[in-house]
Amino acid sequence: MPDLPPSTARDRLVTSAFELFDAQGFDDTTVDDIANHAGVGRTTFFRHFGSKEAVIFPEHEKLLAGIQARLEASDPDTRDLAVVEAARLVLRYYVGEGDQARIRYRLISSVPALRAREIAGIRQYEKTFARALSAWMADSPDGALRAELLAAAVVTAHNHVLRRWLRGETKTPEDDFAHAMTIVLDRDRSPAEQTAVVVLRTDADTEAVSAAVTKALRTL
Amino acid sequence: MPDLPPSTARDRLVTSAFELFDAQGFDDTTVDDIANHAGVGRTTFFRHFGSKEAVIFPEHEKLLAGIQARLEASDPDTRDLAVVEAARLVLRYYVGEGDQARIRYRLISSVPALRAREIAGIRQYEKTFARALSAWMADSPDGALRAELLAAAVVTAHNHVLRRWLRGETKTPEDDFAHAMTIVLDRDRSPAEQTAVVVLRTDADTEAVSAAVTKALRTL
DNA sequence: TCCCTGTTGATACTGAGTACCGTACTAGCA
DNA sequence: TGCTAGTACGGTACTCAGTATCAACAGGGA
Repeated sequence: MPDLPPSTARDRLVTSAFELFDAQGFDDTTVDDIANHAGVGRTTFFRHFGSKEAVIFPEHEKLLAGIQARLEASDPDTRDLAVVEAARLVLRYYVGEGDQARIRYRLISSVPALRAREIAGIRQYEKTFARALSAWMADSPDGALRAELLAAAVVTAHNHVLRRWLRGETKTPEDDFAHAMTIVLDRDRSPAEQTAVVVLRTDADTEAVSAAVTKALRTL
Repeated sequence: MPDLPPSTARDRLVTSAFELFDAQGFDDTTVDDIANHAGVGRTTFFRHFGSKEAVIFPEHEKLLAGIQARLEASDPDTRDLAVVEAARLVLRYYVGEGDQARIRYRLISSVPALRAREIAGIRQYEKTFARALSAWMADSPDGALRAELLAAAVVTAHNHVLRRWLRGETKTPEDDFAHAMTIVLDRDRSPAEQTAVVVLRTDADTEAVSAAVTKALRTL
């Protein structure tokens, strides 16, 4: 009575869950329904997914591991690039999902239990970022706080862009993401790292100006 | 068999829940246990708290309303002060709680269901901040994103300070909070809003300098 | 053939959360 | 005093998520 089996029991459970949740709602679908529709036992469902909510985020663990791996492959010097690419990993996954991501978004928007589950998952992303950043920024003043702030900003910006795309408010999520990340990284740069150039007119040649600049900076 | 009744059934349920959770753990305490210990029926528990987890955050709704009220009493010009004071409301409440806050922290640290509940609550705070900020910043470029970033930063910094206090790592949470907020607000100021002063020597008097500055700024 | 290991299904149980109903107390009014 | 409405409470019965346990079955060596 279910559809043509897409090979594994786990996959059938996921597609069955999305179908039934979408058709008759989350609360009116029991785990038994999902298991029957997938042609497996109830026990099998709970062996693959710890809870009824978890089946909606079947790749969560893999995404988390992907972020972790990307961050671990980096170091303090390239941390900006690392966090941006790690976050982009997640964005690309969901955008690549297409309709499935939109159905999930609809479900999350209307079912508090699923919203809670999503928030918990997002928080795991954030903690993963914060852990890596904190290790890299531990020695700077207020390093732990600044690491958490940057992690929160990256995750917030990512979600902002993703949700705009899910709502159909943009067709260019990757460009929006890049733009959002420049804002996030700009905010992270302290004023001391920002360079302002004041232009005065002078008759001196370039080398003389350059020498004067070097001397002025050295006296700081 | 319970203790001396602290007046209302709701209060008795809260203190009973904290006592039992602390003594025998969250999972090994049933709602029946709590209700019996408080001397009321199980139905009464669920009438006061929607779930077994919610009893740990009995003032959550009030705090949320407090934040909302503080923000609504403000306007775009005083938004920095408003968000800082709204966040400080929450900090003061938990610090004022004392031991109860520490027990809650221990429970949350060891019980995933409670952690999930806490995160969901924090997210509600964040959304409340973001809504107000977004309304105030709607017209500026990327206003919605910047509002969410500021909201996330305020909440993250608040939690950072609160958790340090809960872990006994600081005795001056209010001072730490003030310091953290200066960092958050600094990050929120765009480079264009930051003013650098370059000092050159000149023989001109103050008024002539002032006039020259004004003229220079106008040509931008 | 025996054994090992991994996947599955069936069964039974606990306990959270909901729905419904009856009851006790209080406030207000005639 | 009696009547009524509103509110807080307790009890019962039910659904269903989640857990624990055991048995069946497959393939794969040795």
